[in-house]
Amino acid sequence: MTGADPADVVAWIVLGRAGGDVVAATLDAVGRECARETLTATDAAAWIADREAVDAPRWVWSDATSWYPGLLAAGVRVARCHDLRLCHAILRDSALVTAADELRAATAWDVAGVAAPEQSAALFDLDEVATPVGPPGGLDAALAEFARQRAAVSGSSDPGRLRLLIAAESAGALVAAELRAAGLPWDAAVHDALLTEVLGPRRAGGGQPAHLQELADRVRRELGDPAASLDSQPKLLRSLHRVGILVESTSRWELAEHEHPVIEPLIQYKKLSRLLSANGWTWLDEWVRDGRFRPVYIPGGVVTGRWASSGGGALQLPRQLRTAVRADPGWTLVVADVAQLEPRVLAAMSRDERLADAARGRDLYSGIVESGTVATRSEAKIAILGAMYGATTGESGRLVPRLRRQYPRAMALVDDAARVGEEGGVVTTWLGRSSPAPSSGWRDSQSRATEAEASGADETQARRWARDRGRFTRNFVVQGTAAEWALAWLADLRGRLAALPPVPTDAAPRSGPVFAASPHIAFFLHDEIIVHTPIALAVAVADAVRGSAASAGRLLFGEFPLDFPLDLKIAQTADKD
DNA sequence: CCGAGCTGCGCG
DNA sequence: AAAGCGCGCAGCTCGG
Repeated sequence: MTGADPADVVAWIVLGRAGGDVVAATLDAVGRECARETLTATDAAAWIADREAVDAPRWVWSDATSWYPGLLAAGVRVARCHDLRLCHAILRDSALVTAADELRAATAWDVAGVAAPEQSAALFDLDEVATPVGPPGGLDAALAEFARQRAAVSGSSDPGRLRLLIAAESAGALVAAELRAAGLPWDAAVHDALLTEVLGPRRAGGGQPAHLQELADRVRRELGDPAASLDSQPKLLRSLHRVGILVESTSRWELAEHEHPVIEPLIQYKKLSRLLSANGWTWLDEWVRDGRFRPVYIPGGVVTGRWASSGGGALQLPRQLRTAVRADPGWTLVVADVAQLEPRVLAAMSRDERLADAARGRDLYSGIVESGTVATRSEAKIAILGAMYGATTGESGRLVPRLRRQYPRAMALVDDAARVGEEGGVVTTWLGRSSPAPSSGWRDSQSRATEAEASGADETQARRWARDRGRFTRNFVVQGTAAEWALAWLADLRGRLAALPPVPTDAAPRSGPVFAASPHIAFFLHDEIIVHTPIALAVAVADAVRGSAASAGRLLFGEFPLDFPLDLKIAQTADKD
């Protein structure tokens, strides 16, 4: 291969299903099909592994969710893919795409994220193919959609950014499948011991554990009602009113404002009750198998581009339980999160050099204090969060105007996003993901309010909905761009980890055939990554994690002078200090 | 009996 | 303390 003739370069291999077979079309660098093969389900994995090693193509498939788990189970990892389902959703709505009519017409690709099917040894199992909610699985459908997407990108107002975005989104889809395949190392014994210590021993037959029972008894005593119901909000509210605690809700913050002997045990009861129902023994039995927690991640599951999760509550693991995250023997964890990701992203995308100055090389909130904008770190934090979320009242609302004076560029960016949203417009992230258009109900409300016979109630509702939407679009640009930064971080790190030498070990086969001897990402949560690695590679992994964060910043924001510092530790457990 | 909607709370 | 954004889940209530 000379590399001079684009026909010699394998750029993409598009996969589709036909009955129980896999059909693969090889495309050259200009998108011409130059070969097509049909493979039986049994042969497909080995063929894909071979082409991956020889050509390193970008694999184009309907979605990683339906293709990649089977490959991973068969021991095959791919470096790059193009996830048609996820990219369709981005390009269809992106304001950078100038001609989206054909994409919008291809409604068969408008399918939401679906949970990954259980990994099965039978690769490309027919039952999985029959998934009713998935995107089209045939090769012709994939080729046609891929052509539409390539045309949409090359004809867009900024092909470079969109190419970054769809590559990052697709890499995220690979990572999500790999996260589930490898799992988060979880020590059920540590979890069980923690539950027993906090709640009391597990009761057979579903009875309440002892400590919870004692708290419930104390609460009922203080309420003077041995039959009081603590788990029904309306009933508990009435019980509280009877003893003179005139709360409007039973939420913790409101209860805490009252002085009464029932308050302390009630709040404690709610805390323990929550632990039991959300992450108690039932959760442990259901979600932790063979030393791994394998949640279902849904890339692109949130409108802003953040991931969602389904089942297991992966994105809501209480900090309290992080002590149960334990590396395998001979392995360790590299735990890293980005300090103040969203305000840093805001500084970079608005090119606000003063905010970047406050952030560079230090805690961003302390930097704001040193600039004299506000007096304390906690004020700086409240002000920044208020600016990004659109706070109008309280301490946050009072502090935001000071930021507006000190950081006019950053504030103008979020203020503009809010104004556009209030007016019914669409806003777009740094790389080109656009917010959804307003619903018909929203538009009706706005137009009704401008009519001559509009009632006061019409106007009030329209104004409130407009402001609600403004806060959403205000936050969308920042949260969405932060999600893009995080995807770039993940994607770059994934590549660096794959380049590290495997360490022969018999310690972690539970991580599956691909990752049993190699460092791998084991957890991802918006701005945090946990890598599970053989101890011998921990320092190299830590370097990779830092290096990929720096790369992500450059990839998105070029040479804009801003860093993305990490809080990073190497430890057997993931708990915070 | 099932499902939608509400409340409260975990995470970023 | 919440407030101002984005989520998922458990448990309850209530209507069909």
